[in-house]
Amino acid sequence: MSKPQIETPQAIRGTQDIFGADADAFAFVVETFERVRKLYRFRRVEMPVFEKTTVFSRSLGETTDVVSKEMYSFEDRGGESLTLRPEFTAGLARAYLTNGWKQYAPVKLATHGPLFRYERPQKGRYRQFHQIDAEVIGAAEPTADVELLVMADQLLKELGIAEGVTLTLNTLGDGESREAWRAALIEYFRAVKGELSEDSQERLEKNPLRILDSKDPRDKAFLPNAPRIDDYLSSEAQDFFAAVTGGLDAAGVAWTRNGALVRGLDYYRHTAFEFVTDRLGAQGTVLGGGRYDGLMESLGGAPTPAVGWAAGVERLAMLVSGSGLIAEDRTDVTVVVEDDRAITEGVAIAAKLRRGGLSAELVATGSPRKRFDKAVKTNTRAILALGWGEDGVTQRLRNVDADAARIEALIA
RNA sequence: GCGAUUAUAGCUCAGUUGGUUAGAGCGCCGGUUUGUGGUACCGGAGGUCGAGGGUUCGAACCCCUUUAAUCGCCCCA
Repeated sequence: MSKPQIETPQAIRGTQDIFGADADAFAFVVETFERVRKLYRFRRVEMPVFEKTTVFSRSLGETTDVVSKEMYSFEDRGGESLTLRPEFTAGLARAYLTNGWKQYAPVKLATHGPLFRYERPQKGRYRQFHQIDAEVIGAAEPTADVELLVMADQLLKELGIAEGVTLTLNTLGDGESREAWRAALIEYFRAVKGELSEDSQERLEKNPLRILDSKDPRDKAFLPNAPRIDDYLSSEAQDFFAAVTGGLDAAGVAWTRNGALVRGLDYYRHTAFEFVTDRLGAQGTVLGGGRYDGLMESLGGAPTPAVGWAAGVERLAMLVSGSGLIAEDRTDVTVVVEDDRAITEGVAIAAKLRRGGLSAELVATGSPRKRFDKAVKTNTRAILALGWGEDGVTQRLRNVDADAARIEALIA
């Protein structure tokens, strides 16, 4: 027997086929997000999965590795460069501008779905992954930051994964504060450049803030004495951050300050935050975001304050597994056809049960003698065994862990 | 882009310094036993040992290449 010489196509690297318990956990995360987001009156948005490349490249800054190497870009038939969305924020900002959503400002938006980044897969990182996302566009007040953070905190608690997860918080200040701090950091690290890691020597030119969260021990030695943002904050920026932390305290949300928490992109201002866990190896950030008051201008819009966060569904799902909150997926009634003469009756009864609102599974294949045992091994509340006697089909309801009367009524 | 580890049945894994026809458990299919039920036993199907090349009388095992996965680095919007 020669097999057909057809090669089965491989799945694309970094994509996943989510099934079984993983799919249940995934759905639980999304459903919980949808429920919580409604409590905070965030409005659901559906967004395109791809945009013109400029939507992302302009917002990210043309030069970064992120744009050149880590986006899924391609040309369409008209020669236009398109990109599979690597994040939600830029697309939402584009939609805000092109649809005139300013009329709803401040507008609270929530969405979720697949995102794409051309990265090397590792634990909790995929090329197609999924995020839940919440943004407040057109709100300059720190109360918006607080509302988002309180919502995130409630979400994690309702997912049952708040244990071991901490909210780390920082401020990048306003534009001037941020620039002054950045300049001070460059000056500080440049003085010791030769002693830094190779990576950080390069970061010094490209992304000096990132030296602060370097994992290299050579760099870590210089971190405790590095300039701190607090010394460069304008009084307005200080007030803003104080209002955010005060709001969190008022709402009973625990947080810790992390002065090394930074954002690589220039449009970030003020609040930056991450909920981190030590349970996911190198990918410890479970939910992250910040205020991006500078973004709209990079897309040609009027200055528009905005703040938001996003969280990876896969990472949340990994933590959720084992939290015991995912509803057990049991069949209400398993209909076992123990004699093939009863197959028609089995089909009819399964239909009645399902129309009556009970989930039903029909077991009518394989050795008739072994069908009952097969049904017993499944996760089911009741087994209805159909046999064949002198008067035709016989019914036996067994292993009932459900409302027997309701089942009897439905199949009568 | 870089590094480490890994790849044997549908799943989880054994497989001796390189030596006959590559195994187990679970699952699947069939049969027997039991008969108001979750039992036990018997049998069967299912593998170009990730792919390609090389060394050797002989390769799942050694070497090279390649693909993929896992974990980490870079990056992290």
